[in-house]
Amino acid sequence: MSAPARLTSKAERTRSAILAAAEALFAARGFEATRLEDVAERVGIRRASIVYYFRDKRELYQAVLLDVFGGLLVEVQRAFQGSAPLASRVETAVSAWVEYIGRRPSLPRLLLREVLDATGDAPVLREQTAPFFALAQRLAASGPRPAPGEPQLDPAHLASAIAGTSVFYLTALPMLVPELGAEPLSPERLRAHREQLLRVTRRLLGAPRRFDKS
Amino acid sequence: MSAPARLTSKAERTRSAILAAAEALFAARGFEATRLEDVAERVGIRRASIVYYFRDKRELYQAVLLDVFGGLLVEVQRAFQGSAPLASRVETAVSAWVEYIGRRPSLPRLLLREVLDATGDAPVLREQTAPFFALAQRLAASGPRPAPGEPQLDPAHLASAIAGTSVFYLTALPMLVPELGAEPLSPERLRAHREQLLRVTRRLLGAPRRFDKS
DNA sequence: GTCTATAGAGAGATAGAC
DNA sequence: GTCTATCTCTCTATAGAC
Repeated sequence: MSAPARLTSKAERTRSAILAAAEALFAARGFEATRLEDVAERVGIRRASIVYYFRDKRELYQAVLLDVFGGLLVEVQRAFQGSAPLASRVETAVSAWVEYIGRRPSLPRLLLREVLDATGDAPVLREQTAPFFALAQRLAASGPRPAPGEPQLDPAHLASAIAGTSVFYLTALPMLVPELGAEPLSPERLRAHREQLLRVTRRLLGAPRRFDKS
Repeated sequence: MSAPARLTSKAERTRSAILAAAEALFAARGFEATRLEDVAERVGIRRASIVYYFRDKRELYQAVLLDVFGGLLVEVQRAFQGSAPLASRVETAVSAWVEYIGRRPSLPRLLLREVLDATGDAPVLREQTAPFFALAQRLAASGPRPAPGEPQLDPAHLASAIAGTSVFYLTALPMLVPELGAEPLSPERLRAHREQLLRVTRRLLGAPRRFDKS
């Protein structure tokens, strides 16, 4: 009898380990400053072995992006499904965003780095974020006014405010204000961030309307 | 008679030109990916000549940061002076922020890059941004509530929301949504951004109170 | 002040053994 | 699949002439 079949072969596990190590290092240091040597060391293999799984550094980087942002897109879109009022589905989607970051803490840094470094076209990122912007357009068009007579935000600023608040808080604050504690992703802190981000969202969209639900 | 005295010597002009070229390239590509060769080429000199003005690449980078962020700090603090109500001084300061970026468009990118790349301590950035955070604490403590009973945002999120909205919009949107036009810093666009950012600020702080002014 | 020339250190990619 | 060995290129920093 052969040994019990593994759900993941050794090769698959090595590949995953390389992806995970690369994700952490690309997020921490950026594409240029990340050394394949260091990725290999984290995995416990030699640099040349990475080539067996990924043709070159660029391909490894693209695979990391696809993995991280693909997962985000799936989860946030799922959270947005349903027949609840628009405003409450937005809140569910914002919560899903924060929870996903709890599981993939490299996301905010990878997002900002990719945005900064993308030269010309960044196919992965653009594909994966276009749906969010489309959503912002719906919201800006159909959302409630925060106060009578006050003009609504334009879609680009609405989307920038929600995403920008979150990524800036998670990325910049630990560095700019170390008194807050350098570890910004404890479960309590994450929960607090979700609450604050929901408040920001509500104030920018206007108070949630209950008229068609409760 | 000697030639008319110049306000700026040739050396000073060369130094400024190096700083300006380095600022643009560090913002566009980041510290690691910027080649001193390219900086020199923009100035019209040879790479080795940079060393006459700046000991090494790191020192040049620090000089750029000090120049850009030092100027910002001065202007925003000046805008915040005066005896007007807190909320309206905040709006003046936000306007000064946007106008400064109009003159130094590399600022949002440099800020995000420095935040991402800073290892351990980033003295320049922390010094220059601490006053902004202190301001956010005053606002969160003393500002009006957006609605009766609704809890205020915490200072870290308030600051992240204002700064994050602005830098994310200016940096990410041109890349994520090219339909908006890849040139995000025309005067009209900048004016629009200032208005949108002021709306965000007002909604997060609560409607501006007029009771002690008009 | 600015240049040419070169030293020296990495780092990515490749060839081929096991 | 993973390794060792090596090739090659790029970039910073330095030395020293003009």
